[in-house]
Amino acid sequence: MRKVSKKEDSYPSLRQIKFFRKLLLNWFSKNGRKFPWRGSRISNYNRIIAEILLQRTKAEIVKQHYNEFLEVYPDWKSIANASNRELGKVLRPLGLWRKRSITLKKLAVIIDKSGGKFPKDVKALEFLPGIGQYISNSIMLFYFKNRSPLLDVNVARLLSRYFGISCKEDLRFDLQMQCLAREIVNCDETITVNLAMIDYASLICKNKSAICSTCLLRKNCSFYDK
DNA sequence: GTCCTGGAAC
DNA sequence: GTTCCCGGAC
Repeated sequence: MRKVSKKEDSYPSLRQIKFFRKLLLNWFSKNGRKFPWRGSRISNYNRIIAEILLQRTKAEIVKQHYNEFLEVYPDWKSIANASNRELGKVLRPLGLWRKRSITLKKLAVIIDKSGGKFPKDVKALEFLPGIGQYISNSIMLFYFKNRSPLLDVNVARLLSRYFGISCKEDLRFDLQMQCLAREIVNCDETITVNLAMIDYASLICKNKSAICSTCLLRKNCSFYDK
């Protein structure tokens, strides 16, 4: 394995992107992870709660406490009526519970007043408490059915390694990486491609101990030492 | 010690 | 732009 060189940055062609997408979709159909917040029948409330719980938190950990959270807080109103202390109690095992209980309650009050509706453009979404670039894209993807990318640190690592493109420390300012992610998910299976990248980065293209030996993508991967 | 489907205060 | 939040897994 070698480090990604900044000098070799070159934007991938559409053909390369299609190939990458196809292999990932094929892999995902057999190896994708199952989580209670995935699937087309999940309510928007349940889905957005999952996104908030997943901030900087391992999906496997969220899975252990997700249903309990939904039992205690089944809708926006129940969160809006809860005290920060009560919320923190349920959020504690997930970490980041002080901030999350404060911002989640602020958000719940706003969304409850709006009748459960979210604003339909990215900038307005990012203005909401606890909603930044990632979750606003997630809402645009799942709630409004846009072709939006879910670009987290793991997906960025996968793209950076495979396409040999360096990425910035803070993805919020990395327009090149955002643009690439957006192009990759710009197809008829936007949601599945997004989930496939997240799972592949988590299970195969790990930060440390990447499993290059069994990686389907290694033939064309700039990170793989042939 | 580092890392995780980020966001906001500083 | 940088730092902190947070617990649990590794």
